[in-house]
Parts: sequence; C-alpha cells; structure tokens
Amino acid sequence: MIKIIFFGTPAIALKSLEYLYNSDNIEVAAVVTQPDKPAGRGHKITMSPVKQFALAHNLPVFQPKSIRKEPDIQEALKKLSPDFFVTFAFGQILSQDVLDIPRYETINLHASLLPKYRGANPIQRAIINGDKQTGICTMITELGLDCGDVCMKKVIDIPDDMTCVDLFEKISEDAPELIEKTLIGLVDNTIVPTPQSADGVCMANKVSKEETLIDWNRSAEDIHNLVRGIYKFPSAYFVYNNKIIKVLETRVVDGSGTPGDFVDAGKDGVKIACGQDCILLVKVKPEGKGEMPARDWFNGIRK
RNA sequence: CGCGGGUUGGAGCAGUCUGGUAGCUCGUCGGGCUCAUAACCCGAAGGUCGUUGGUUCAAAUCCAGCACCCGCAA
Repeated sequence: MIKIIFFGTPAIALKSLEYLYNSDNIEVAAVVTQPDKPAGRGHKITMSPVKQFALAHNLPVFQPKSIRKEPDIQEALKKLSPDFFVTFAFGQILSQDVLDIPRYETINLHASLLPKYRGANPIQRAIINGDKQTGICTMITELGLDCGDVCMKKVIDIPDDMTCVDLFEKISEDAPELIEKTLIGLVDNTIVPTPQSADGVCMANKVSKEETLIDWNRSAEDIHNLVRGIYKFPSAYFVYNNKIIKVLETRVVDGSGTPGDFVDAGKDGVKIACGQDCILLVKVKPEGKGEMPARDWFNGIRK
C-alpha cells in the first residue's frame, strides 16, 4: 500500500480522489483542501467538492488558509508519515518545508503537455488557441510554477466543437489512472522523471475579464475558439442594449460583412459578420435570463 | 441580511411609471401562392398575466408577503 495525502479542491479532482480512495494499491490518509468560503449569490458558505467527498467517507480533512504558514498542519501531516503528497488543482503554492514531508515525492497532475501551458488555465488556453491536441502530465512538484520533472503524460485530442467543459470532463476521467500508475512506477523505479525541455515553455495565464468580451474584428474561428474555451463559465459575451449577452454556442459559417453587423437569422441561429468569415450564434444567455436558442432571443428583440 | 434583473398562450418579448378591450416576433394547425431567400398571402386554435393577501367600482399594472430563475461581485 502506498500512503498518500491528497491535495485538491474543485470538482475536476473528485474522480481522482475517488479512484485512489477505492484503489487496492493506495491508502488515502488525509485530504487537504481550501477553506470553506462564502460563494455564489447571497454569499453562502460553501465547502469544496473534495471536502464533501472526504467528509462523506470519513477521511481527515485539513483546510489551511495557507499551508506554507501553518506549521501545526504541516506537523499533523508529517505524523501521518505519507509516502507521497498528490496535488491536483489544490489552489495553493507549496513551500519546500511542505514538499519535504512525504517519504518519496510530491507529485502534481497538470492539465497540459508540459512545458506548454504552465500555470492557472491550461485547459481553457488550449481551446482558445485552437490547439488540436492537449493532454495531462504527472510531475514532481518543485518550487516554481509547474517546472518539475515530468513522470508520465497522456495526449488528448481536441475536436473542433469541444468545449472546455467537455475537456474538463475528459481530463477528470483520464487523470486517476495516470496518477496511480505514476505512484506505483515511482515506487518500483520503473518511471524515471525527465526534465522539461527548455523549448516550448509557455504560460497559461488566467483568462481576464477583458478577454471575455467578443471582438468582432477577429476571425470567426478565433471567436468560436474563445466561446468554447470559456463555455459555461465565465463565458464570452457581447453587449446589446446595455445588457450582457453571453454566447454559449457558435459555429463558423461562410459570409462577409462589416464586423459586428447582423447578417442573417434563420432556424439555426443568428449570423454575425466577423473580421474573417461569419459566426452563427446558436445558443445565448441574456443578462437576467436563462440560456436560449439565439433564434428565440432574436425574436424578442426584433421589431 | 453583498448589489441588481426577471416570472405575461408552446418559445422569445412589449405592456406596469400614468389602473379601464391581452399586444409583437415566432412556432403549431388549416388553406393559398410557387422561387420569394430573415420566403410571401389568408385564416384558426392557444392566456385563471409565478403565488398569496391588500387597496379599488375596476389590478398584468398600485401596496405587502412568499416561491422559483438569472446577471454582477466575491
């Protein structure tokens, strides 16, 4: 049995925790996750999906505000004498003191083919940039952002209509096995972590608010990639009559016109001219409303 | 008690300020036209206006409570 402590917070890490918890090769000794905080409308106190799982399965839970600065929690983790720390979307930076606790290593799952897309939003960036492939890596965590040696990687294809929600789902399904194999391989010495190449290093910065506003001067393909890259949340949007209209689903179609101008409306949606080609709005979500076919939205604003 | 928008035929909306005949764009159904290209013409069905109470001769509209949906911010 390999004894681990699992560090993670959002839903994407959930299947991995569950898989490891149920594995005959792995013992999950504890879970570390972000503190409960006010979230959503009304600022209700919310606990992370990972914490909910841990509570439901009677796993010890630690919720440091910042693990680096809380020796008490570090001490408690040390007492569990873990072989590995496993981090997956934990949301805090670890210090060397923390990395030194486990008997072997701290391994991290990162959702890109390193050294590409180090940082906060690798999944969204791969789609926004129109990549045809991305992947997941397990790596040895070192000080510095996603720069450690890579243990294992798995390539994932990105079809033209895949959204980041689809990709999140795919990654959360593929990650568990990769993590388990990595742990076993490191113990057996069948895996030799390899340093990341210096070529092709690039960062996947957080998607800023400004980026989510659709610029019709860009090509329809770029806009389509943005829409599916940040689908559901926070979503690409434009403004109509002082209302935010979120765009949830689009298609690139032929046509031309002054960027931003309405071109056509049919059963399939509303066609708008872009810098290159046209984009068909298929599904939108106007401010204060639920999501609806773009055609329905258009019916309401036409006069 | 974080700020704000919303609930009106099957869909999307207007009407609410200033109380008095249920409106628009679609869809559906029936009929016509036959090349219009956001197709067109004629006709029809379909609504206890979220819910409960209050004010009034009269409430979708004004007042109060409740429920549900959503945007922002964190």
